[in-house]
Amino acid sequence: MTNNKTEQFNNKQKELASYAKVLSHPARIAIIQLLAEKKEIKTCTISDDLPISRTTVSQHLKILKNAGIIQGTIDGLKIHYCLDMIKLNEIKENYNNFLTAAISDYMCKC
Amino acid sequence: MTNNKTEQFNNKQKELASYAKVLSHPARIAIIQLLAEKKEIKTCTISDDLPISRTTVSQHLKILKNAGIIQGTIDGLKIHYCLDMIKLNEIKENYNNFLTAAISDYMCKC
DNA sequence: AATTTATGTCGTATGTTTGCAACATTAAAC
DNA sequence: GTTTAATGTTGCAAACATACGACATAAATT
Repeated sequence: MTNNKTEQFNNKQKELASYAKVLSHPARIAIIQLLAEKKEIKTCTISDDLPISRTTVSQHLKILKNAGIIQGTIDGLKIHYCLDMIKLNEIKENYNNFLTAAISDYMCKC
Repeated sequence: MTNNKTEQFNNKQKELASYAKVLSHPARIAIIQLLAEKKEIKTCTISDDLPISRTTVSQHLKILKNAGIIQGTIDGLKIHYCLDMIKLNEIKENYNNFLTAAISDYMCKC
């Protein structure tokens, strides 16, 4: 684009937007749900369960990891991924606060 | 991209991802906060308050309107926008349910 | 030490988002 | 009826996201 204006918003707005961006692809929602169910899982198992290639899964995992939503530990050849419950809780609280603040019983004429 | 795989995820995953996409830009977060505060507002007033042009605001409003998050009523030359509290509440519930389901007290070795 | 297995990174193609100026439309004010 | 004001739409350019094959790496197995 001609000009990136994103940095001109406040930090809370940028933070909320960036978490939303992480959650804005169905594959990443699906990965979170899969990790919630299985608790611990490796990349190849994830791509077996999803309609996307191993490479693409790997990239989505990277995005989730950079956001601090998942963690991975190396176990020989395999890497076990799991959810970071503290981070997830923080995101939940942030969105709850934002949306609760926006919602009121005001009824406009729209 | 070579192939769009998005439609192969389930409807709930696609719905959550699409709401997140709407919230994934700081300008749209800011517009929601502004509408929450002022209750009712017109486009030119919004662009006065934000670091982006009127045209760009208009496009963000279109995205919010398509998502059902805001409503607008024509009042002569002016258009009054306001939040759809029912829709916002629905989004809040959806994210709360999704994140609550993902969060558990399980602690893996990661 | 060669092979297999699990994973990550790079390069590339394609699609989507963002931002805005220029133009279009329509109602109000003069 | 011409001008002004408020808004939306179109078209374009730059940036970013998505998807994956090909290659790289490194541990486990043979």
